[in-house]
Amino acid sequence: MNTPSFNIAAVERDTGLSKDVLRMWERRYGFPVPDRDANGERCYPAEQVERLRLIKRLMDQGHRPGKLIATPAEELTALAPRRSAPRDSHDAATAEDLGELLALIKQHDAAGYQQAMLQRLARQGLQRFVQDTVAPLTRRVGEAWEDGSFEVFEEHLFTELTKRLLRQAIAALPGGPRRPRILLTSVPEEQHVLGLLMVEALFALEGAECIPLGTQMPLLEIGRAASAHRADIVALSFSVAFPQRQIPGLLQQLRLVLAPEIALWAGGGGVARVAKTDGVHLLVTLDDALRALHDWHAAPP
Amino acid sequence: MNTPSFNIAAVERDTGLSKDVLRMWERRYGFPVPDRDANGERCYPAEQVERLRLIKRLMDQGHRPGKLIATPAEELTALAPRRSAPRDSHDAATAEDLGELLALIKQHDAAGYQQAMLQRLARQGLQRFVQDTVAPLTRRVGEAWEDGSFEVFEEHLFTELTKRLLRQAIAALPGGPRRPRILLTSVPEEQHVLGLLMVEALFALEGAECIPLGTQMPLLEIGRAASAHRADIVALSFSVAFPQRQIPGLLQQLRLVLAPEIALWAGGGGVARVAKTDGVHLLVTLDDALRALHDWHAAPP
DNA sequence: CGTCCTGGTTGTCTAGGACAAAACGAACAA
DNA sequence: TTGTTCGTTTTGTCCTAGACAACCAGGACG
Repeated sequence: MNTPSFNIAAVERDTGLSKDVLRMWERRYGFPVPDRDANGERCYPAEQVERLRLIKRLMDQGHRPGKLIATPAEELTALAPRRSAPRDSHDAATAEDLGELLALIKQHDAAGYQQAMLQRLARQGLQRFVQDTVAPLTRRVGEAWEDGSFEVFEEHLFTELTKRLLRQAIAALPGGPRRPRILLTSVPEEQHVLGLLMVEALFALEGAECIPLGTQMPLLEIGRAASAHRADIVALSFSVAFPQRQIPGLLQQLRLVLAPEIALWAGGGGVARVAKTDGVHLLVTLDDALRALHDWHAAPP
Repeated sequence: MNTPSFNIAAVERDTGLSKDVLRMWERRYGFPVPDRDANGERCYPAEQVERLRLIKRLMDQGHRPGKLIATPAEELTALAPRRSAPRDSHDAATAEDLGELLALIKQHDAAGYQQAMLQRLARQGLQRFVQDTVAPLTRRVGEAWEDGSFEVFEEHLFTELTKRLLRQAIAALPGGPRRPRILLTSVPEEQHVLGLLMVEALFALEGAECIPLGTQMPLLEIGRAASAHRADIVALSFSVAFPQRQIPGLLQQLRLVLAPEIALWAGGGGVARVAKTDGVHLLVTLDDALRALHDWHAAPP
């Protein structure tokens, strides 16, 4: 395999670093320094792309680009993330269980993983399965990805298989008209769907009517969809990976677009550090979400 | 609701037009002309965003931006797409059936749609269900979206519900080790998953081992995943909406990244007009895909 | 120990110029 | 009539380089 070279658009695709950022780093830090083709356009060799991917991963963990770029390659790969230890024996016990599930993914044993998960689902019931298995497992996979022990494609495989399990479980729940009507979706650029599926499962168990619209709805469309579906609540999910800086603005804008009688709930790891906003409920954990739904049932508007 | 205004990043998110394009149109055609905030940055009023969305929709149908922008608003909304009529009586008959399904989505009747689809699945069996119901229905929804009779959120609802049905059906198929091992995914920026699910269903029925990795895998990751899973074939899906110009380059690059003994199949509406590329099988229709799999079974490498 | 400030860091925006690839349309040939 | 070739126009993406606001870290201070 000849070492292929990537133009700036390809690097943006593969690393998630915008063209603007790539050019700015080159100007400021002197890395990356791509070759130029006959037309004067940037051609990034594969090893620079590789280094950029590594840097991006470390940035998502909280490191700062200036330092990372100044760090020699060997040190970079050694930069292990500080991982919080399990807090109590219960966590430790489940951590071991989860480790087995992670190992199955790591071995690319799709069938084995599915079977193990189905067993857990049968044993725990859907609510505990979501809260005690899927949620911590997702967190563990995120951590594993961050510290490099999971490849991107392994994370994708996990996500895909887990999505299927949750959807199957949700499909098995009884239907019929129920309250409140909750529209579940995410904003453009936010494509993580596991969080949405987890709350959907919990909400559906609690008697809510969930309208799953998938991910990445333009804000104006969310407004229209909420009216068309006569939703009582619009629930958005933000993953930890979502650029935090954008969230308050998005929520405010959506609040303006949305009819005032429709509640706006925002959840997921991404909102943990977001300041309270008027007219928006922030639900950091699944427990918060359940509590909010109970409150709604106790006192519907 | 005060008319909110959008910065250029928000408009890019909501319309799918890149910042570069938005600025270029302003320079060249004098539209859109956003206000400026205190900092000199563009603030697009909602009605301009609305018009841009309309223009984008018409562009995706093949119209050219220069003409569209010069056209007054009333004419724009009247621009109905030329739709090809059903070709024969069989098509006409199923067209009527499909119309009922579309109507259910249009009424936002998720439960009704799911039930109707499950009935069809039971009656037709999975293969015919995919080929005679899901595939044409997907095309019809795409057309409806293009000519404006479907909102974005209605298309999302359709996609979400149909995804669930297909995944359920696939999950019900027997497991076990099978050949060939086919890795199913799509390149970054390509997030349409229905095509992948359709071929997954067909391939699984034919005894292939499908490894679904979801959408949007970076090219380098696809290469690694293929090795890790010892895949015989990597199958990519390109929707009609995917920028055609990028496809040949992507396929060539992926071909370089991929070990030569691994076959590369590219399918979906997006490859219909793509020129043949060395080392890549182009599968425009689901029939093409099935035929390719039969050929593989007849003469495995 | 917490809080405020301050300066360095970082991403995103702005402007206009350049160019290649695609689409169009006209002229021509079969 | 249909198909092909060849300019011309259209259109998107890339380029440079400058500006600035938001964010973060770390020190000074209460």
